[in-house]
Amino acid sequence: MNLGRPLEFDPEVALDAAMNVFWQLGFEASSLPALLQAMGLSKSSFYNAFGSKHQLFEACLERFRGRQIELMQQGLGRAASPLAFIREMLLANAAEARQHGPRRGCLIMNTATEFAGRDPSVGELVGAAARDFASMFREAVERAQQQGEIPSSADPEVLAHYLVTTMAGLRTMVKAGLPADELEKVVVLAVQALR
Amino acid sequence: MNLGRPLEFDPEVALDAAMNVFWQLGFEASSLPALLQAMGLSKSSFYNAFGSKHQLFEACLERFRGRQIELMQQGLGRAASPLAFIREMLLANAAEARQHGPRRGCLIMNTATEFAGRDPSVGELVGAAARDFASMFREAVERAQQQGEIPSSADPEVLAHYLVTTMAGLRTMVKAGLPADELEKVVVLAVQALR
DNA sequence: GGTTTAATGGACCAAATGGTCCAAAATTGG
DNA sequence: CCAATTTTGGACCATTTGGTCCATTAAACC
Repeated sequence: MNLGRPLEFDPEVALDAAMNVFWQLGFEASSLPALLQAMGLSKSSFYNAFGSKHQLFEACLERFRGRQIELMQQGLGRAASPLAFIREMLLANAAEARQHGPRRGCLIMNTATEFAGRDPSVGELVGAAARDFASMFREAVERAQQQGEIPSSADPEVLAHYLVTTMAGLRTMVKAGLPADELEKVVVLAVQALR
Repeated sequence: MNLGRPLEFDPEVALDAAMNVFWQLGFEASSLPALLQAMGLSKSSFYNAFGSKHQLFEACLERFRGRQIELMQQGLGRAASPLAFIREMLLANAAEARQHGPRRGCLIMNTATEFAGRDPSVGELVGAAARDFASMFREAVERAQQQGEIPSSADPEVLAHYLVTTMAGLRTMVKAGLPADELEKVVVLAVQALR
């Protein structure tokens, strides 16, 4: 087994590079040459390994989703409390407004607005990712309720959807140019709304 | 004066048609042929009247902003109360999830996520529009405070930003496929947060 | 070292991109 | 009817798009 010439590049690394391009530019604006350069691949190596731009994009979407969920799980584990995790999560989204470089937002949310509606399979991936985000928040909300940080009268599902929505809104407003200070006040308000 | 052959098309109507295309597809995905067909113009007539795809886009952005602000003003005038206006506004955003056709979202927010960061002049337009939306909400909040619907202890500016952010989030989640029922519960929660 | 296997670079492709240009047509004012 | 003015359709253009294909090269096993 395992005959023939081995891969000269690390698919994981290449996928990461492609993900960053899509993340910053979106699908349409990411040209094949730009992707190839970022990935350090020739055209044929690329098509050989990834099939097409569209397949690559879906792979990146999946990768992003997985990584993001992992990040949230770690965050929830490490945070001082469930509610603190929620606050930190939202603040992290707002924090992008503080950095000077390009505002990338969230690949999933960017994709939702760019063309989830036009492409069924992408729409499916985006919807699934959004549901995943929501269930992470739901988990956090339920733990917060157990610890008395959030009244147990509230429906965790609704609060989770509220948090995902707020997250999406924050990312959009970062791109729209709302200053970080203002966004952070919005976060404070949004967290207060949970009680 | 007023010599020569007159325009055969109504620029306002053509602009409206173009706006709808951009609204649904975004800038990159709106091809020139698609725009021309929607506008009912030939290539040369188009370039003669609108300069370029980019200029057309900016004109559409401005048009959308103006129309949206007008809509909000009317809504605020007609609503039973300032707070009712706010609720209706958010519900209207969530309502798009109920219709079956294409989810267009908000042209301004779509543009913010698509390429406000890459194009300075577009970024400026988007930022200005976002600020306009916020000041409409701010107006509503202040009136609501005068009528005792919202405690006057709150900062109207912060509440306004909160509302714009929520609006943006709702539009994104509509595109991400969150069901209308869930979105409406989110709206209820968001409105409660004002008090 | 030979054989197998597969990656590589680059030539090649058709289609579509946004944009320019011009001769012809059309409508106005005199 | 004539002249002035401006729109119109369509030919044309270079560039870029995503994608295919193949001869060459290179690694790994026996």
